[in-house]
Amino acid sequence: MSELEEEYRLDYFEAEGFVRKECSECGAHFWTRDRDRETCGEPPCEEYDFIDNPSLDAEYSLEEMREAFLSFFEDNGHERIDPYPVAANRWRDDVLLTQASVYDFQPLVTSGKTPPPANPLTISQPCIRMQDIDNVGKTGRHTMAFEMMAHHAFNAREDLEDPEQYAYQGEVYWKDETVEYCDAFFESMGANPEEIVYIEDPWVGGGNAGPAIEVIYRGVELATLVFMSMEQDPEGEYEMKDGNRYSKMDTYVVDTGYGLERWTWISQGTPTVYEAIYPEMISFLKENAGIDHSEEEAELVHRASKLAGHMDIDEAEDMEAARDNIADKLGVSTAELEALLEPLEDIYAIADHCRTLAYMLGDGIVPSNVATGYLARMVLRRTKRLCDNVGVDAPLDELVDMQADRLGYENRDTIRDIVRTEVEKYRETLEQGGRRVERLAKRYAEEGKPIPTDELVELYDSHGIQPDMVEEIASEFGTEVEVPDDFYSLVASRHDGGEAFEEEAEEDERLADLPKTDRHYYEDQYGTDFEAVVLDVFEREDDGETVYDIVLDQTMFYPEGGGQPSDRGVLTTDDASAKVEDVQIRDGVILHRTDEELDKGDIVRGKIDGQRRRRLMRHHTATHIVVHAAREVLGEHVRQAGAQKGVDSSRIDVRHYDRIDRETRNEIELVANEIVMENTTVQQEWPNRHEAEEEYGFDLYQGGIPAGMNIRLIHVAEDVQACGGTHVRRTGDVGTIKITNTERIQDGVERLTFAAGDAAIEATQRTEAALADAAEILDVSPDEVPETAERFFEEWKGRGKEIEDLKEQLAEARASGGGGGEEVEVGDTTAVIQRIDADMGELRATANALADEGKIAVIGSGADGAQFVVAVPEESGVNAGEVVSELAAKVGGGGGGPPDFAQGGGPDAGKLDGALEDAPDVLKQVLNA
RNA sequence: GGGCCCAUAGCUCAGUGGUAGAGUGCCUCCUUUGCAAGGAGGAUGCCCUGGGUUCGAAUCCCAGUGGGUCCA
Repeated sequence: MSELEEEYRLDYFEAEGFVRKECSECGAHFWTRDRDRETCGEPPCEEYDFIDNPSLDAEYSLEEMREAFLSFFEDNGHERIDPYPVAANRWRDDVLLTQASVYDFQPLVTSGKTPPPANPLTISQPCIRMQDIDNVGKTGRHTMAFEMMAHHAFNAREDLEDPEQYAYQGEVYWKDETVEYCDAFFESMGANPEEIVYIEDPWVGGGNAGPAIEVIYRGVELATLVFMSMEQDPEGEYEMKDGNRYSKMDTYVVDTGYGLERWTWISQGTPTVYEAIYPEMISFLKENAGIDHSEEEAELVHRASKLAGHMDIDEAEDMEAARDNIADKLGVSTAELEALLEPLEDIYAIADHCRTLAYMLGDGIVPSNVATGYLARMVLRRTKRLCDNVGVDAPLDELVDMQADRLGYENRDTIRDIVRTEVEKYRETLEQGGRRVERLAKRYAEEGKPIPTDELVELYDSHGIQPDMVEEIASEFGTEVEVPDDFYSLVASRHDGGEAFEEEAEEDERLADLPKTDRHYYEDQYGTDFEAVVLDVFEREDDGETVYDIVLDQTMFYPEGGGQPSDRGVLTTDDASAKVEDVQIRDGVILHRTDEELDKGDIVRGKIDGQRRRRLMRHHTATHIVVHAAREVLGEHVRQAGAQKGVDSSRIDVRHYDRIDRETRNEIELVANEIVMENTTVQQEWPNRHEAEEEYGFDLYQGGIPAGMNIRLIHVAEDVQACGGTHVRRTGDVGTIKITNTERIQDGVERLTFAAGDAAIEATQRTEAALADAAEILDVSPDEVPETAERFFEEWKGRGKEIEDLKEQLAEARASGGGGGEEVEVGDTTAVIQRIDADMGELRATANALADEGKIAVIGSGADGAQFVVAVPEESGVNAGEVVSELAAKVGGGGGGPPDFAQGGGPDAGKLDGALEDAPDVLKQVLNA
């Protein structure tokens, strides 16, 4: 079926006496030494054959297995590489988490733009796959966190015209050697070569493809050997299983994956993988949750796990169906079996999730509402729910710490702190949500209606309350809840919206032919003057203005990049002068946007605005200092989440799990200024990227990952960052740093706004001026402003109350006869019609006082337009609301209110008296109506 | 990065354009007293900030601030 069939005819298979067969069950093609083998060996075609049957030469722990693998490949010419972070978004922007070892080398290494850290290499890479989250604990073999052990080789075709265009050359090894290594590793671990099955299974993913082989042993897939060698190409000669066409690439990569957990598992033959990989944690959790099985029960559980392992269970839903089947075979009821198994499943999941959290938090992910932080939060909350559900009462931070300890993380205190903070947040959310649900449940219980679906969706989407929690609480109130099957798709449909996509800026063909501009702003970061030749000029429209993009052979102008704005300045020739208003870099070509045209071939003198540049440099160096200070004060997990430098102030966003209060801000400011005062030199260097990563780790890349063999490093005090910006010579040149504000951009991301150098002084002067102005108004010294302001505010509130009281008294006095309003009889009741030019409050008080005396009150005011208040005593037969609408209409407005008290008005104050004169008639008319 | 929700008494929250409320806590008194409690009265509010709409905004609209939450 596959056009790749030829790709699998390996000399190695031939030499070793393998035969190619077709599986009698699924039709897949596979290679084996066993001529009698009928099936491919993988479930469902065959069952697990290693449970209760340890299948290697010894039982290995997770750590021992990892070491066995790495040292085997080390002994076979591979260099051992330290694992990368699980937060893959630290070096690539297309994924959030590391899901395979090859993620470490995409896209820069696999495409040949950057050399690999070693070639060939071996690694055991921690990975997290959230897709499997529902299966964890239930199927006996799924985990969210795992380590992918691998060996990789990066090859480039040897018949290329220009081999130097790629960062590695020639072939290291390819398919035969890969399979040979795999075979040899199996053998070195004591596996029986006769039982190894290599299934042909072409691989496609992320725009690449290639032949691949699944390696099956005793019913379980233990390795995948991928030969990444093709890329998507509509003209390509191979059509792959995703329906797209692919063609061969110049580079080709050996991408293998050996599941550390599975290897450990088969070496022990335990019923589930969890018992093999973290036995101590499982037994701790069992004890903590008070799970104590009798011998009989334990036996039952063991047999059930074994049966489950034999089945083809890929989804948790299949598990539900399989359970009846298993219960049947064991001769117990499904309910009995579930009562035994479900707590165990929770415990397995807790152990796995804690390991996931240890990886995530250990690698510096901070829980938040965005990106990896959100994933961490989800996992944590889920884990907490599982703990509560199964009755594990050990604090979650302790559980995560058990895994962090095993995995050898050094920032364990921070991890625990983050977990505690996050658990507390979750507790608050639950508490608040619980109250909200109670209110809803009570209301719907009174109406005798079930809680409708849209309320459920709202509760989940806006308040994070799971439907099952709603059900639980509602049942206490006897309220029904119906959770539709498609609940989560209903939630998803609320998030439908127009997909915004950015328009690609048009690329000018001519740009591609131009040489990369020689950049001189690094060799002399203080330089402002230079000479250059105009290579090309692009005329274009920008906001209705004609502007020119001038390309020079060399420049001192810094193009916008790395959060640093571009330089400004002028380019002059003997007879022209052009102002540079913006500078951009595209594919190494620097474009100077000017307001005047220059001619191709002109020799120009460039001069950049030195003052502006120096301010930017101070701010840029200051940015490094502030990030470093923040890390020192807040903890090692602090990372830059974005930055923007400016002339007057700059800002950096850092990841942190808590708010930064004023005290902490001051501390950061102090540490930052200490670095300034130490006045150490700021150094730049261009080391080999892998040597730099080796020495400083991925924390180098605070602002993104540059491509290329060598990267530019900036050392500021103890801080080292990959950075393309311009910097001052010594930290003292920054002058001073003033943090002017901290705010929370998103949950888990704090923004620090600061000013450096003269801008810092200006910022301080501005706040001082504000304080001085306030002090002057209050006529006190600046020191006394807070105290005085508080006193004034209290006094102001007190007076407000006093005025209210007085108005009340005045109103009563007026009502008891002192007011002098016009009195008319309306039916059986006396009406008082009066004009008081006062505010609404006073009018109301007076009207109420009159009504309390049994009189109808019609009070008008011309203080702010024309306003009326009408109050009537009970049983007067007059509707106050109607009276007000009538009167208000006469002054061009409207009004209304309840029958016994109404207010209204209009803009036409001149007609107020006229309206009041008509009031007796209006009253009579309303009474008669 | 996007969506949604929330902000009112110390706390938990009602409040549907027209006189700012309840429960709880607080204060005073009474009753009872071993404690718990019970009764009566009272004080509590820049209704987050700033604009707009309106005769009139806690309420509607816009912006900001602070918090929550879901999704990629």
